[in-house]
Amino acid sequence: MHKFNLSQMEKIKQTKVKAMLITKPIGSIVNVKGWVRTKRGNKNVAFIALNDGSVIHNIQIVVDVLNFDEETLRLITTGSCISVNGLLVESQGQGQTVEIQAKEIELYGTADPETYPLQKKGHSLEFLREIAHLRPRTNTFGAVLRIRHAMAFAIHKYFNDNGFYYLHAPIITGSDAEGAGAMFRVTTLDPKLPPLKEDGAIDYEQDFFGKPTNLTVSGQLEGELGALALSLVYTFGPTFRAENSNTARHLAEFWMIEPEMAFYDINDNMDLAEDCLKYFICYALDNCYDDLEFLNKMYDNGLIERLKSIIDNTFVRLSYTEAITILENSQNKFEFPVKWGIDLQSEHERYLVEKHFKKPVILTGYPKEIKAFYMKQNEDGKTVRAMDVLFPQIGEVIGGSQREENYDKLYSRVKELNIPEKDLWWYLDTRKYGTAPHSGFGLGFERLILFVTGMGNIRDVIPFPRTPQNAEF
RNA sequence: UCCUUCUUAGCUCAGUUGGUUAGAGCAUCUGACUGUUAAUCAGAGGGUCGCUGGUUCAAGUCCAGCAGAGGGAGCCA
Repeated sequence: MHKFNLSQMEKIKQTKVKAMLITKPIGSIVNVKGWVRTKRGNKNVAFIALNDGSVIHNIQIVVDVLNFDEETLRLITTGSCISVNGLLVESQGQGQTVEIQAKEIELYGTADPETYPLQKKGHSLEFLREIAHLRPRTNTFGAVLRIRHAMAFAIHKYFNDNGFYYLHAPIITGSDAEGAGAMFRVTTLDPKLPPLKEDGAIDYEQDFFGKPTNLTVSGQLEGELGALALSLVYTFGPTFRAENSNTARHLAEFWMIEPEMAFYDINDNMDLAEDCLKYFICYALDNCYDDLEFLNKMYDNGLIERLKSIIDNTFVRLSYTEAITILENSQNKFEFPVKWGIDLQSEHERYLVEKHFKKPVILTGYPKEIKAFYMKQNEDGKTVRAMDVLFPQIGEVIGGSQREENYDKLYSRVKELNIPEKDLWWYLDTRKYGTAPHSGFGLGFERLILFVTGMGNIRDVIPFPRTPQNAEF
């Protein structure tokens, strides 16, 4: 009856725990494989909580100790990996509906309890960041990673279902003109002995691409090229910013979704932003409820309520000028004084979203001086058709605009801001040949995940975060 | 990068005005228990108090520098 020789263990098709837990206990022999969360019991019976990551719940393995080799059972500890053949039965205990009466157990890998860092007990998120190679095995990170996957899938589904084409913008870029922040240099030159020109400067003509190149800070400009051919496109890929930012909302490597739409004005752009955000949150509630319930219970009692309120409420749409008036008339003491023309600080954005309106806000019509060169200029000569979508807790989740499609107006901004024209000739060409009104925005994927999971730190919603002074794992 | 708080056992933390042998809970190990739910009960082991230097008869405790982490801010998504 009891066997431990690998070759003797009967081959039975594996069932994922997720499916197992909703299978009727008709007394069939099943196989599950996974990692041990806890083992408890006495001389006669042992209970193993087994998890394979397919779902947040564990399946309970009941082991009749007398039928198994003592040494093998001793090695089944928290963190070890096993395969179990057994009988799926109705559970005699409370807390689960089905359980598996073990017939055969194969031990794939032990985990020395003296050194295995994950305990049955909860750990701080800071500690788990130091063992990011093992934290996917925790309930919290299992939940976050499953939700992250579901959100990535929902994004592709939403855009595909709405007639968008997925455009792959390049990761390596030769233009430094996006203006979205400091960049990471990409080079194959020897850092100790780079080839030099006669004047002592580094000779990038000898570099791999024949010119200085960097990792992308945005796929937007290429996205516009796609939109002015396919009408509706979106990019979804990694993005890199070499800023020395050390906050709970910033990563050096993050993922961004950038839809770009021909024939959309700023209002169409806002409609799309609001609709897609609601769709994503709705998708999470419909498909990740177990994981959300866990996070709601363990980290953030208001999470599910807050997600539902996003779906139920119309986002407030407000001009920058109106926002300034509200802030000026508020009794709130701000650290940074409010005046038309300033860039809004996070205390201002939080006041609008969390105190004044208590729902998401889309701000438009910013002063052109504080926004990027490519944004469409309004008739007033002072403002541009920018839009920022502000969410409670996390602030700016989307930044976008209608784009300036008029060649002369765009060109004059390029000149005014001393942007190197030679790097942008191809971008300017789109306004020369068959230009069209168009719009787009950037949605920070991790910021969306922050909001959907209720996690407080962006380092906890990406498997292996890259931040200043940290590229471990 | 700036402001601020922190760093003591594997983890989470306590440690008084500087004072003699640095504690707790959990985890681990050993034992008990015939169905447990982060099992329970009893016992045991486990420490270069982040690093370097200084003040002092005496430093986990005070001072300086460095490193790392948390929170806030800026930059942004």
